[in-house]
Amino acid sequence: MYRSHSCGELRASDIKKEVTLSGWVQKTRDKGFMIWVDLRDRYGITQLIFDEERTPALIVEKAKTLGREFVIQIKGTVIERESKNQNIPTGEIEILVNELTILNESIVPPFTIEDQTDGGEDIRMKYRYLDIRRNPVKNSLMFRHQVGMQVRNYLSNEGFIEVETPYLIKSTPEGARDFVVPSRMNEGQFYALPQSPQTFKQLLMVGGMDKYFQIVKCFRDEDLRADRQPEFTQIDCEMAFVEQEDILNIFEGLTQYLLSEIKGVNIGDFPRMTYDEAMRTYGNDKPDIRFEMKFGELNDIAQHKEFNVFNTAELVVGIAVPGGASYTRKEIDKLIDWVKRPQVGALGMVYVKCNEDGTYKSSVDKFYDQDDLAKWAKATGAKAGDLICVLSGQTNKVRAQLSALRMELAERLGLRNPEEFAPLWVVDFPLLEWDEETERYHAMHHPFTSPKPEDIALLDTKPGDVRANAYDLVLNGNEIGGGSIRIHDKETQALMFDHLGFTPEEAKAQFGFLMDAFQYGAPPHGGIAFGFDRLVAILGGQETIRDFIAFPKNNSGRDIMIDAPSNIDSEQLKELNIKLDL
RNA sequence: GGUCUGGUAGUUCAGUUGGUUAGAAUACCUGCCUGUCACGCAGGGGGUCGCGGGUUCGAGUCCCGUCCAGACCGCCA
Repeated sequence: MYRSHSCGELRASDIKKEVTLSGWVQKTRDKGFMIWVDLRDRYGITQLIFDEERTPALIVEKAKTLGREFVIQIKGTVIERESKNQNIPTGEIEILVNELTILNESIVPPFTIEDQTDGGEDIRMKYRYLDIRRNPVKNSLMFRHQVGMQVRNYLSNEGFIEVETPYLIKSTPEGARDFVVPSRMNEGQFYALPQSPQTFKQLLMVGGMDKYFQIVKCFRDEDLRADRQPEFTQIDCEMAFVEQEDILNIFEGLTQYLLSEIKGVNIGDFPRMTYDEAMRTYGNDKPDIRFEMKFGELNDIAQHKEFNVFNTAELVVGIAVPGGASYTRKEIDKLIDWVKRPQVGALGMVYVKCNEDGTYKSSVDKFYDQDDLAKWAKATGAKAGDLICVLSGQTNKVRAQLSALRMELAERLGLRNPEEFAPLWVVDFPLLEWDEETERYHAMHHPFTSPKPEDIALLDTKPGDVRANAYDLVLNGNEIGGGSIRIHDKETQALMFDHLGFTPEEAKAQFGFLMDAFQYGAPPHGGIAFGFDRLVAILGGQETIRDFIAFPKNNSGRDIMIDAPSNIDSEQLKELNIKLDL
């Protein structure tokens, strides 16, 4: 038996018990006359004591050789500490050791295994197995487990069945780049790893599974971000015989349940906002509504003077920065530089200081009088003491730029409190999106999303105006879930493929199996998928999902611990009939 | 594909206008220490300043290239 108790378990009530513990040496404190060793495992830390007077001399000698991260097993007696430590749960007791076995030695670890480690990001990723020994990472992984358990609880209670779908599937040109896997048995052919189990869950609906979910890995060969990994986990759900309203209700319930069970936060009905409203009010389809700073469009009140920058702009729009009137000229100049960075891309910024005495001071006083500026203040909701920041230009670009500024300023002003949760539904997404590069429309969500029936007529005349039965769940400025009511008849699906520029032959080759299935009594259905990593990170109050993934990839999609991806030997390539052209 | 930031001891970082032997903290090693728990005290070892080239009497420092890491833009149906 390696252990009778864990290292986080023993209390004063266990005094005098004979125990066996195993774990890692966190730290030794050698005072000469006695040696203390902090023994650590997943459950906590228990202090061991080796004492010149009470411990056999051989054991004391052995204890002197212990180093950090040695794995040891001890037998001993639980005794009361002479000086207690109120900071840890086991702080009232210690173990007087009478047997010590070194199960495995450790070389000196490259960083300290402590909550506040001295190791930086990349060294911790290289030795991730050591990083996982640290409380912050260990707790994040345990937290992820808890969230997963609660998701399964909720959905299972609601009658959902978890069904696994295949990972080796078929590549399609729509959407993100696929990761592909060569098939040895089918010369020259490739599987693709799923970007999502989309078509399979729809086929499960045709199969009568009614309510499906899966916590499932998905793969997209696109560039990474702090909140984006090439392989990531979704809570993937689909339901038959439902309307949009049914889905919103069930998954609003799931989110409320998680917030309540995990965070102890009770939130009522989630606000709903159309895509149009979100874009107009926040410049963004995933608004962070923990704070105001809503967009005020100024075209009507700013385009009648001699200021050509505004007069020629498609959109003039501003936000009020709380307390911003006190910014110095230098600070405002830095803000202007910030919006002019290539990542934001604004050409300039107009500002108005709303002075405490009710007057306005702007960078465009030459063109606008106090009455004009008062109207701007009203439109942006600026109060005395605020700063109005105004950008202008092409609508989509300006919205993105001002949205970036809004988020940056909110961050600086401390308005993005990670312990506050403000979810909302964004609904009525456009069905199609114009792609400049390929000069054609592509599906904003995916090609299986159903158009709103009343908008179908617009497909031929104004495709960009057709709204979809599509919705996103947004939490604190992050898209954590998205879904739609799907198309469930062959004709509409064929119509969609046609509008997406597929020939009937291409549609048949790529999605024939789905169109075929639709001919056999496909029920009306729809679903949603949550980004599980992202959801866990946000509930855990973090921006980056890496801490919640046991073995994440780095910025370049590499696993620097196992050094992947890597070359494969020529025999493997030959077997797969693959020639590299490098 | 692009923009920005960084790369100096095991680790995290400092390093002035280009100027003597590149520092601190921590980790590590040795010794001491009768209740430690971020123990303390004394001592010690530890550097291809990412790599390559250039400017210069002289480069950690300036210039060019390159590699790596991170954040972001593009991309992510």
